Amino acid sequence: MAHTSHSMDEQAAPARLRNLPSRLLALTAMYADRVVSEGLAGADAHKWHYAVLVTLQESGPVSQAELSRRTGIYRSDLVTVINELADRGHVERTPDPTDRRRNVITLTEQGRRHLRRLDELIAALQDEVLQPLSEPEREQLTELLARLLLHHGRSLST
Amino acid sequence: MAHTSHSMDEQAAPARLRNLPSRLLALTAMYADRVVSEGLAGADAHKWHYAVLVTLQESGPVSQAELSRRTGIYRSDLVTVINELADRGHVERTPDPTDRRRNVITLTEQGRRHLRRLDELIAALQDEVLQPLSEPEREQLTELLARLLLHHGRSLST
DNA sequence: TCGCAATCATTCGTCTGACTAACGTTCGTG
DNA sequence: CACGAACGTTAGTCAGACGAATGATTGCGA
Repeated sequence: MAHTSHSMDEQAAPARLRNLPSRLLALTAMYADRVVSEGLAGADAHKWHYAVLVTLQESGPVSQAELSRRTGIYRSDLVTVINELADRGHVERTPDPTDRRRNVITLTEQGRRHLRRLDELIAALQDEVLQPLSEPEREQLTELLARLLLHHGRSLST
Repeated sequence: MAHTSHSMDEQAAPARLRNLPSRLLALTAMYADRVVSEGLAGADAHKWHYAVLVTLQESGPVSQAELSRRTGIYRSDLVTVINELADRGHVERTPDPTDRRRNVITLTEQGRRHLRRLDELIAALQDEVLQPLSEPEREQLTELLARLLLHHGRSLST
């Protein structure tokens, strides 16, 4: 039987390619993203939704521009995300009385409940992705990745 | 002055997001990809080009379908890549006499020279991406990523 | 040996995600 | 009070991953 899906036989890739860090990053990221996206789709959610809900829970009500900065979602794309979350009743978009340019985005009670479910789901999905690694290895991996990102941020603000 | 480019202030992201492995993977992969792509662009090259050239060097002349399997590039996209490489004289596309469905792709001498330059470039770019990590940390990272990928491959062939 | 399924190269098209440009509105500040 | 900056929104570009269909060819089973 032929395999139903994507992804080459990794064994077939030449060693020079197989150990190339940038390539490994790209492939694992793609894999992880698929797992997470498919998992979230089952709960009628999207990673962007999760990012916004989490940020709202930790920061309290904020403007869309602020959400954009904190989540990394472009403010143009954020419009759609907020629309979807508002349609589902997870979030409320109200004009800011103190600054009529802004909208204040507020997490609703229902959104809070939804987030609780997503938290569990996300945890399970991360677990699925990291399954072959031990706990210390997982921490090591996230720490290394975080260091790379930190360096990245520094390199463009100087 | 406002910062010229992309990428949010990582510091602003909530901790729950900042430490999410799938998110770290996505962001670092995006970063690494940008570094590599921009670096290769300066040499009139593309990561796909590199993948194909390396594979040809290690496997000798093969068909496009075989190249597709080994590099992970889709057969349909590979057509363009081979066209570009052939235009630059790095590769030759000849019909396979033993199987008239196939093309045999051969690395030319010029392609070999080009690849030598790309090898150095790629090494430098990997170095730039991994700069904040020590040598053992780099090995650790690639090993962990490779393990994740391996597990991924297994999970869909069973 | 005939016929059917599989394989190959290729073309075209879809879908998603990152990203930019521009606009009207509102605010802060010189 | 004028001008530049920030805000939300719309529309669009561009690249990459991926699928479908086609015509040519091959191998294999009946």
